[in-house]
Amino acid sequence: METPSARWEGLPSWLLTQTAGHAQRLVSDGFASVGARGYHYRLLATLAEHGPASQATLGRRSGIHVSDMVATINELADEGLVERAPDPSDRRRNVISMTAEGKRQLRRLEKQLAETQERLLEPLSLEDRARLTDLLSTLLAHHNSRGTPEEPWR
Amino acid sequence: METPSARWEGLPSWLLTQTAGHAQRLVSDGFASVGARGYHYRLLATLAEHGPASQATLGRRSGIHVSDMVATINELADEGLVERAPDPSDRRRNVISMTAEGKRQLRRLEKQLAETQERLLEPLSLEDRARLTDLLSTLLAHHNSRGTPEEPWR
DNA sequence: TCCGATCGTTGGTCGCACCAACGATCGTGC
DNA sequence: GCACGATCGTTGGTGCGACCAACGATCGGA
Repeated sequence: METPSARWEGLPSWLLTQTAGHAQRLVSDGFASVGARGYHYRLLATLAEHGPASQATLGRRSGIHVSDMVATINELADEGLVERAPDPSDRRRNVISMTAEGKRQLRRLEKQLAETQERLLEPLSLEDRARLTDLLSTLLAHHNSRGTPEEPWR
Repeated sequence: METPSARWEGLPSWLLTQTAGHAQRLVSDGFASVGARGYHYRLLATLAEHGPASQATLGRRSGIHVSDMVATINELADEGLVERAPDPSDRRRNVISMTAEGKRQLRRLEKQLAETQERLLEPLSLEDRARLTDLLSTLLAHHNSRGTPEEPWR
């Protein structure tokens, strides 16, 4: 941008979305350097945390929409990081599980992610980092709770 | 999400992008309630601040990519909020200016935006709001300066 | 057995950001 | 005076994240 002072540049919502844009860029560049993107990490991490599950369950656990889950699993399965097997006890379902290579990839992604946090917070002191995390957690909890208010009007 | 504690949920980059997601949603809902979106506000605000200009100049001032500028101006021109006139002194250029209705719309958008900031920061005290703004400004300035490093390696 | 719920899948939409290429026009150096 | 590089507007893409509607197949409870 040519002008360092536009009307909106001091607004909290602007500061937030712009800073988040930088964060997003750092994170996805980090993931891209290992040939992955955000959804890949989230799916692998979810599998590592709760073990194999159906696509619908993985969607609920990871916050990835079921329809995006299909593509994500396709991509990871093509790379041999994840396996899709029919669930014998319910023919509607697939059971998704991580391969050994998938676990290695997850370790790489987590390493990238840790380095990214460092780069992101670089100019802040430890105290400031804690303060920022606190403030953002407060904000996020607040808006998440008001999030999908479970049809509150019915 | 089903699980309240995924691996990544404490990461600063996650807190940042998620909170920013809420902010974005609040802002665009506010704009949408007046029939606009983010680019419309940014363009109108830029026009109000610096006056009429060519599309390329507006792009540099607002941070909106030239190619997106075309569509944005088309939309605003269709609504009669903005006018596109050939620049007599340079036949490559169009001069874009705001109409009276455009100014009214900008006032509506700014009102929406102010209300949105309030909703966004609702759970924070005034001190916390200032702290958050400071921390985000520091982070943003840091990453912006390292932003497009002006071919630093040449 | 029937009916509503769930599962996976396809093929869209939207917003923001960015890129390549093109013809038209401009302006500077020669 | 003219040729060439830069600039301008425009078109038609890309990517990512998030979400939606609809469909056939399957399941399970009444």
